[in-house]
Amino acid sequence: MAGGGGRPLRALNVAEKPSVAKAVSGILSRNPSSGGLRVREGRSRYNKIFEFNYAIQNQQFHMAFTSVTGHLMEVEFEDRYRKWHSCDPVDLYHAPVRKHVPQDKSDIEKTLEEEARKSQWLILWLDCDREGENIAFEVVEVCTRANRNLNIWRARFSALIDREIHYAAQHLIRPNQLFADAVDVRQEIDLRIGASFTRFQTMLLRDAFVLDFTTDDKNVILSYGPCQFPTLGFVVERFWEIQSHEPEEFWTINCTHNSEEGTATFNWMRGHLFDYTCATILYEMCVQEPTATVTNVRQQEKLKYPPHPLSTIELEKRASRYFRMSSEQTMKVAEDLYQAGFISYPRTETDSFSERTDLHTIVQDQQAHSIWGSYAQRLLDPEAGLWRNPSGGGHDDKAHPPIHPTKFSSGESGWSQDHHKVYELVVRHFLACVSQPAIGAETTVEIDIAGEQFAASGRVILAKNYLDVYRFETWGGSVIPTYTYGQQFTPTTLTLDSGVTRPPPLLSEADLLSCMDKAGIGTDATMHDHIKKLLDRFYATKDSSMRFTPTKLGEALVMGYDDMGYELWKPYLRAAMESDMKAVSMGTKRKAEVLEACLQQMKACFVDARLNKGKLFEAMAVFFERSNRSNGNEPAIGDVVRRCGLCQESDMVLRRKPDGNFMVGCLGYPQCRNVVWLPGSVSEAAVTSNICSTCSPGPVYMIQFKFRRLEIPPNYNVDHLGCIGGCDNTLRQLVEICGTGSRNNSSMPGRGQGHTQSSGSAQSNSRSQGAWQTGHSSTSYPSQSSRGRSAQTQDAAAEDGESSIPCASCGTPCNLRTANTAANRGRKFYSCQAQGCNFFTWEDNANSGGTVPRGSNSRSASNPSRRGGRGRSNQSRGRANDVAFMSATGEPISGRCFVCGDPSHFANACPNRGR
DNA sequence: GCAAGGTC
Repeated sequence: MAGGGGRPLRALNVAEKPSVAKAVSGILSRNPSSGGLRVREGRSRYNKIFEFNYAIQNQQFHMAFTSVTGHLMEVEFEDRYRKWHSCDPVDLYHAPVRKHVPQDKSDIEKTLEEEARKSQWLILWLDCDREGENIAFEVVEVCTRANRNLNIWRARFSALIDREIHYAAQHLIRPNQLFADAVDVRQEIDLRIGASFTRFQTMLLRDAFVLDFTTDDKNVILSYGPCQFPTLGFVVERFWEIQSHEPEEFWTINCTHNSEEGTATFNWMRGHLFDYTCATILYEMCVQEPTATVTNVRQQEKLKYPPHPLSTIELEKRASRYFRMSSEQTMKVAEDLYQAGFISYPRTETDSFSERTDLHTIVQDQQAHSIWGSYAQRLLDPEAGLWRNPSGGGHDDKAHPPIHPTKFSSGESGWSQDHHKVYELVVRHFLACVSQPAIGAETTVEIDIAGEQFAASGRVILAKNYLDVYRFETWGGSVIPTYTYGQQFTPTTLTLDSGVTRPPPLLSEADLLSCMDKAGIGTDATMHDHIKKLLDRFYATKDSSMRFTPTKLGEALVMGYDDMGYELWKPYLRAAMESDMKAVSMGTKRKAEVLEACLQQMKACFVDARLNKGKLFEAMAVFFERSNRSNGNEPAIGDVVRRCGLCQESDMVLRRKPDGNFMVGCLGYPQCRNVVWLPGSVSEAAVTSNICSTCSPGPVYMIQFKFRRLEIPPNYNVDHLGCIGGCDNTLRQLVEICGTGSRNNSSMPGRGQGHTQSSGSAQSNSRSQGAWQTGHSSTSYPSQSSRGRSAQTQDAAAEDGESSIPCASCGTPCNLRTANTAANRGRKFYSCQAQGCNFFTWEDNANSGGTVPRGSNSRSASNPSRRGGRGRSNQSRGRANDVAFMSATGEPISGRCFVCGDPSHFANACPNRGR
């Protein structure tokens, strides 16, 4: 293939990481005309330079192949904005930023410059995703600074496979500026939002409260980030859901039957009822006519499929579930194994193997293992029939294959327990996903007792297949006796049992990863970082079962923003940014346009949040004692009025002195002693986002004042939006009239301890309300399972089935039946036959047309507003579902107690109620 | 001292 083409040119090739530089060089140099692969050191000890000869489209090249280590550059504010007290955090929305190579990457930069000077071509082998494209342009910037005449090309490849790499080298394209632009947008927005909110909330709250979770509360950082905060939001939201759960009693009928073959447990196909009386009526009917008739026997073959090939998130989730290993630790160990060559690249979204991957060879490598080696041998034996080409999960990052073993090991001497575990998981997972599914025979038996349906099922595993090697998964099964259609028997036990709805569990690490994945928070390579950040920042804790609870601090911050009405703790902001980035990368939106729009929105949000900082204070006060530090000399950043005209370096901020008086002083104190005194009659003052139109140099933010009525002349207003820039005559006159001196009574109401606490607890209460009203799911998890439910209708009841009405809840026919309880013996009722529908009404009510479904009997996981409706209309009567039946207008039309028939009370208060 | 994204 090495044709003519004249004198060889020199090409500098750059990969995103050393391993790719090595792998691609290895592939491209694997022919006699390459002159062999030479390696030499670069200036960075990690990033070697590989050299060989190669022909591209018949042009001979001398290739120098080196690498970077991820991003070469960082985006950062200009120096004068770097110090926290150097500016008002709101300035960070327009402060100049620059992209530069940080100190620890300067050796890589030097290598690139030196190599670029010697080269005619630059070929970019960065990962083929948006971040990779952005890194490509960072490399271009460094290289073209050294050599303006470079001919710049991009190699597009999705796997480190010979054919793919050669194809990429022969079909070079130009780098895609739009992809890189999208990342520039994200970087800048992340930095500006993160830095502004972090500085704002840290400086606002850190010194105002006694943060009792650390001994070093002066240095604690209350960070905000567009990924870490929604992650915290998931944790807090689940916590609130648990807190607001009200346990509710329900009732279910259980039936067992012992025979010579064993015991069968039949579950009620209605699942459970929340109405004790209804359950009792149905139960008593069963007891009076307990003969069970087998109505259906179903035998089915069921398959349990092996998992898809392993992506990063799945690895993290499974290691957490199987080994209780944190996602951070899993990634650390996986990185070690990758570096040592035992597993493939561990940061991948891909969960299907390319057709070109030689899966058999990977299995062959594992044949020697003392434990799973024999399974690997069976897999390769065509007669065993165990092999199955893996089914993919539909994700492909176009850069890396799923995680799989790349080298056999029976365990290395330097490995920790965690290394053994992660390697074993990767190997077993791989072997599982090229295996046949497990096969089971499932038997379901349905019976009828007095018109009520019950079902029992059993499973026998016929072939374990992949379960033989994937020891982390089980497929529970039990054997039930044989039954035949029409068979009749008397149950061994028939019981009416109670249960209580339970709240959902706290979020596990695997749950949290799923939430983040679904909402697009973070990437496969960073999700574990965001989770760890919650722990590092004291926002959440993780218990021994890997479940997350928000700390007081985490809950307070989310509560504060939520009370402001912002969804900054929700994933929507990130989702919107992600969609904007996509638009930039597709060219449908321009970089500058998206940046400006997003920053403008976020700035408005920031300014508004600062005005509403009282909400954050109140939320914090629910959980923490106020400290007296904030009343001292610590400046309250966030109250910047203008830049100091005296020192020209720092900002003038609104402050309240210990004596209760307000002043506007320079943050440069004590070097700069510039100060503007305010009238002594000020009772409240807050900097607004309004800018004075006359005073210069601007901006000069106006201050909203409140004066004490008795201390100012009657012709002055108590409320005044004023400016300290010199234009405000009212303010000047009031200083003259009232002076700036201290007053005897400097204590004032408002943020006092008592007030804060009471409003705090109100906050706390309104929290659960708010959570429900904004439509959070209110899933209740019954403590008993409700298996066997489906939408199909049952056969007509054995008795009274001649009459039916359509169900007012679901439309299915409700058959007429007869009650057998002491109080209602002989009374007819309609009961919905649809499984899962609990509609029930007396015949006389139905005939009068005045029935509605019973309130909470028909409640389900998709009914989030139940709490809002509860307790208001039925406050005086207790549980809503005990209020007999109501007309369409909500009026009770039957005031009788179900249990004893007494009209003076309802069933929940019945003295005869009980079991 | 701040973000999130690469990677060592």
